[in-house]
Amino acid sequence: MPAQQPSLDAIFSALADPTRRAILGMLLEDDMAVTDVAAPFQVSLAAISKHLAVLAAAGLIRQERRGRIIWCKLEPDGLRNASVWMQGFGQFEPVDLDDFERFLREALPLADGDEAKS
Amino acid sequence: MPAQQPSLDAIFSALADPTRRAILGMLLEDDMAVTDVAAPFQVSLAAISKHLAVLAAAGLIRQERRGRIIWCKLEPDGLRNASVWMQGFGQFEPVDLDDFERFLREALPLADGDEAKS
DNA sequence: TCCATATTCAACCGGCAAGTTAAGCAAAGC
DNA sequence: GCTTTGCTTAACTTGCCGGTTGAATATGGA
Repeated sequence: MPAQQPSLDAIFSALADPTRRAILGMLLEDDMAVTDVAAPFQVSLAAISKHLAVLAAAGLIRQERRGRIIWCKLEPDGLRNASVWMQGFGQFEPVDLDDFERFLREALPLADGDEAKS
Repeated sequence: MPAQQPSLDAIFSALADPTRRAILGMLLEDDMAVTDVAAPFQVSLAAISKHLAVLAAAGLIRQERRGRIIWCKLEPDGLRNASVWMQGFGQFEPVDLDDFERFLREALPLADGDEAKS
C-alpha cells in the first residue's frame, strides 16, 4: 500500500543517512535491482534491503517486482513536501543545477568514509 | 566556533524531529530567548536546550548571549546546502510561498500530537 | 552580598535504529 | 523436482537519541 502522504519525520530521517542519500543519488541515474544497489556498499545485503524499505516508506522510492527481481526507482515527488517546507526558510534564488552537480560529486563518495564522525 | 559547513547528516537529522521543526517555525517569525522557545512545549527546558544545541550544530540557528538571555535566531543559509541537494531530484517549479504558509499551519500544531506514531 | 532568573551540564534511563548472521520464500533454470 | 539466484524476515547486539531530574554556572537586581 502506497499509504497516505509520508510524514516530514519519515522523509527527513530517511535523508539523514548518508548511505540512503547515496542510494538516491544512484537511482537518480537509473532504476536498479536491490542487489545492484547493494554492490558498491560494504554493508550486508540485508542492511541495504532495510534502507530501501525506509526510503520506500518515506515515499522517496518505489519498488516493483518483475520476475524475481525487484526494481527500485526514484519517486521524485516524494521530496516535494520536504522541499516546499524548506524553501520557506530564507528565500533562496531558484536553485542552479550546476550547484547540484558539484554537490553530488562532493557528497556522494559513497558508503563508508562519507561523513566522518568527528 | 561556527565550525565549517555542517554535514547533510547533521542538517537532515536535525530536521527529522518535529519539535525541532516547530522551533524553526517559531524562529521564523522572531528571535526568541531559550525559555520562550520552550514555553509552548510539554517537555523540560533542558530538553529544549538540547534541541537548540542540535539545531545550532547543524547550522540552522545561531545563539548569542546578551546579558543573561541567550537569543536564538534563524540562520536561513543553514538550509541552503540541503535545499540545493534536494532540488536536484525532480525539478520542482520554483516554490510558492502560499504552499509554505499552508504547510506551516498544517505541520506545526506544535509539540505532542504532532506526527502520530502509527 | 544574597537571591532570583536564565541556561547549561551531568548522570541516568528506555527506546529505537542500524548493523550483523541465519533462516525463509519466491521465481527461474537445469 | 532440485538448485540457484534475488530478496526479505527474524532474532539479536550495539549505540545513539530524546527524555528526565538535579546540580552547576552566569548574570542582573535588591
